[in-house]
Amino acid sequence: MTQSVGLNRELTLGQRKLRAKFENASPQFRKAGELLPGGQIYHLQTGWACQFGSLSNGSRAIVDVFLPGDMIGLDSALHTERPEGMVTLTAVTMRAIMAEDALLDLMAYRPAALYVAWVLGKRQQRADLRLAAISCLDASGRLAMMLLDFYTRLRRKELVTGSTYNLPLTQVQIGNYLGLTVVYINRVLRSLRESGIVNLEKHCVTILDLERLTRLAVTEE
Amino acid sequence: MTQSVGLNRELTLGQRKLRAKFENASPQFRKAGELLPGGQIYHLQTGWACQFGSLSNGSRAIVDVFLPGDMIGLDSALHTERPEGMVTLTAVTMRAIMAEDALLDLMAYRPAALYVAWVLGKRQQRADLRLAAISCLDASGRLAMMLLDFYTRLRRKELVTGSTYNLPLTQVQIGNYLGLTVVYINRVLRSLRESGIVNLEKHCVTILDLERLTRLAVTEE
DNA sequence: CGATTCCTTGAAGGTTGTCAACGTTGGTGG
DNA sequence: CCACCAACGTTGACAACCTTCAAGGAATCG
Repeated sequence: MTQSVGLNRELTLGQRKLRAKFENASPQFRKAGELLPGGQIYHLQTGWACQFGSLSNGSRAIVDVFLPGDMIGLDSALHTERPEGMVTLTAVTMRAIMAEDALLDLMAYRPAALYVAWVLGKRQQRADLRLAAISCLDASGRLAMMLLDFYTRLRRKELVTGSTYNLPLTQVQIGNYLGLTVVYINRVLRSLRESGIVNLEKHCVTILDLERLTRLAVTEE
Repeated sequence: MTQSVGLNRELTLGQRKLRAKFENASPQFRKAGELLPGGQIYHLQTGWACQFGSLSNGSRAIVDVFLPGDMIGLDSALHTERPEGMVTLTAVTMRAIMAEDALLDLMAYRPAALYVAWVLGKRQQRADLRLAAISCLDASGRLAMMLLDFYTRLRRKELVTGSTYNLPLTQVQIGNYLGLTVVYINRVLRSLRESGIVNLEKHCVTILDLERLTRLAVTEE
């Protein structure tokens, strides 16, 4: 079940097409904590953002985290009903295009349509993995998985080379992301630090023992 | 931000196109608990199925549940890497088409491409909602949310009219779906029954107090 | 009717949440 | 420069939620 070369070629063509649409938009700057208006597709160029799902209750969870280079808002474009919000986590620079216009144009070109579906599927994969993790793993496992996820994604984008990277989330936000409370996040972080597995302070993650961290993310023993 | 009529028209056109592709496939029958081969797109016509995400650990969680009428496997079509599996929960009848061939054909037709994106987004919405629920709600809240979700989806498909429906999941499977253990699922079910909110026995759900159930699903008080 | 799977219940213990307080940091204005 | 303020981080004690272990009952199927 290997991906055909023809498909891969079309995907890169589609990616190029989508990127080209963003070239025409002027870059925007936003401060940390700003809510991004719906109905638009964003290309995040610098900084982090997230999507949160809110219960009718009012309490909200962080449902996904976006890194520099990510495309955001493709999925909300066709579903105007639920007003799930996107928020910047840091100061960001990004470009925006109108979702519906862009989609109508993109979807007329098969490589772009395939690429859009690919991006949607990618986000779905992250959601599935996190659902499985939250269901199966305890606090330290989830934390390990999150730290590893960001680490590998940043490396793939070549934004990190060493074993240390910058994590702009506050501990409250980490809690909202993992379904845990701040207090407990803090305790687990301390235990991870004291075990010499990973260190997080001043928004700076240092992986001390990659092997043990990986083992944690997959349910310790 | 209302959805334009033109878009809606295209979506129904796309849906028709996709349905048409399935008409040419002969119906298949499978027993409960069978694993569905990847690389294909399925149209579930009768019975329930699910998708599970497995950790390298071996433990697996149920990540999404599919009801009669649902399209399955669209997202895994473009991502051959992670072999996440789909499994039937009951005996089913369904039609299958080859994922890659079908996608290459569908994506060349804009309405179909839009519809595919819409289906992908719909599944993503469910995942987001469940992530938020698992993060924010306790056991009874999650259970209430699940029971309500199936209830409303079945009603929308007009597979249920009264306040009672058939739930084929075993309690073990409900646990895997909600990230809880069987034992506790059982206790919470008993408490819900004794409170006169909802009754589940012999795979038959009876909603006794819809209002309180809804309030639970949204964090009690 | 045996055998398997599923459901059900009790008791004990661990993981996580809640409450409350204090330390730390960074920014703002006097 | 210092004082203040607000947001974030840190820690302890205790309670609640949920899991684990263990066992027995009910249902389904050969």
